[in-house]
Amino acid sequence: MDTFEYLVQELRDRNIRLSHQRLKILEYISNNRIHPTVDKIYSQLQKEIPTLSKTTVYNTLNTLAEAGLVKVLRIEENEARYDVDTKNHGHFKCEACGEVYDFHIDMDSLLCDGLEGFKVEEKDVYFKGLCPNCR
Amino acid sequence: MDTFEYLVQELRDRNIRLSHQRLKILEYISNNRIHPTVDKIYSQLQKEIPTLSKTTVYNTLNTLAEAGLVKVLRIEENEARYDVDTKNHGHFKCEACGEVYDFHIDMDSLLCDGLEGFKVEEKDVYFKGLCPNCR
DNA sequence: GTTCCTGCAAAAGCTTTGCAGAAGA
DNA sequence: TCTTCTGCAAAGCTTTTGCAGGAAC
Repeated sequence: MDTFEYLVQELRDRNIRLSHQRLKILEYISNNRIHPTVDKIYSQLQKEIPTLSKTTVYNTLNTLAEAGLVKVLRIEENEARYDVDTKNHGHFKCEACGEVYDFHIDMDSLLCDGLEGFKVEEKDVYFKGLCPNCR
Repeated sequence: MDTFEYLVQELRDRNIRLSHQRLKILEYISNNRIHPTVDKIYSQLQKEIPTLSKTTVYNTLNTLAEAGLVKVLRIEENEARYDVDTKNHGHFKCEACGEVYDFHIDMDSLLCDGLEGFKVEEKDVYFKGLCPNCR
């Protein structure tokens, strides 16, 4: 089962309605794993759905994030990016071209000190620098 | 030499003028290591400097960040926080009380895969969950 | 037939910009 | 004196909210 079908099933299970807009947004983020911004998703899908509004994109992504089906990335200073891959992994942002890359990370290997008594529920790792193309 | 004096010397070295407002902001963030927001810094210092404007707080923090003397934290969804400690360490945000805690971290222990050919210049680690008081 | 969703317009909140007067060196 | 900084007002951006019409079930 691919990601899109999995997400659709998850929506069904949670009684979240499968509107045309939601399905298209789900399809887009499943097939375009480029950590798109709201604006990117909106401008791409508007070609197919001319009546689409940015509000709906925001609403949908908030719904998906609350349901735990997408993860919100805050690697940009100003705008959010969205990731369908909710497994733990790192994000690298190239400061030259602005591209955001995934990389594998072993969270358990990370040695921390000073979190005794804390309940850690989420771990985000953001690296910045230059990607191979921009070096 | 304490942090405040060190920062003042750094400004002198870089020919950044030591205005009354800048010195007070430096003093505040040196003595209050609570990762304050612009609003926090502004409202606290306004008691001492009634004419202070938020624009100046923004200008100053941007200047300090460009000079590498403070680090901008983006652990909040909506607003930036500022940290005088520019050494590598992790930040934990309690999702109940909103407090941001520092913790020690050994970046070299972190096992990554897929960053061959990348030049990593900055590493940010953000954890979220519940702090001991809120559990 | 209900309930929930969409999309427009407006508002909210953080941050930046333009600029005249003030302060630092 | 010359340059830079301050602070007000206004603008710029992303994101949220209110609400009437429309779609999902």
